[in-house]
Amino acid sequence: MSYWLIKSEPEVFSFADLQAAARKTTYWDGVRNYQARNTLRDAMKKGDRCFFYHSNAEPSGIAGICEVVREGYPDHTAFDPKDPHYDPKSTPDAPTWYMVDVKAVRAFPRLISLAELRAARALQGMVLLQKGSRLSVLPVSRREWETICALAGVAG
DNA sequence: GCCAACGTTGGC
DNA sequence: GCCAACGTTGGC
Repeated sequence: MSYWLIKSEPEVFSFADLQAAARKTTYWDGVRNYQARNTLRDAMKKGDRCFFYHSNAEPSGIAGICEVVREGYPDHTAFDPKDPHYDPKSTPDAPTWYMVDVKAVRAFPRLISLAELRAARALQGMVLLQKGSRLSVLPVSRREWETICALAGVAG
């Protein structure tokens, strides 16, 4: 099993929104970055676990855990001219952008803030914390996963 | 709201 | 293929 971190602005879609969704599941649409696309299309597998990160929030941080329940498939919002993430270069025959489905597993008892992540010695190498890192879908090592679950007081 | 950092676009 | 201009992300 692999571990990931996915970002969302909570004012747009929060972890609570995922928990409230039908079957606690949603499709993770709107990623328009090639590196993140490759992760969604090729690397994320059913059963993989993801931290759900609130970006542009007060405070930003990890709100909970979700699980990949459907592997990469074309992001249909790219085909819709009325969608804010519309991309005319992507077509159903030759899709540019991909998404996965994720399901909420559990909320953290408290949000683990970005400041708390930065303060943890074991997390210095996290992709999330590297200067200039803006990826919205990024890998988390097993050690980082377990460190953060311990901070949150939940089982890994 | 500011702005640093980054990715993409397009002229040449 | 270079690189300036532009748009976006996201912390602060």
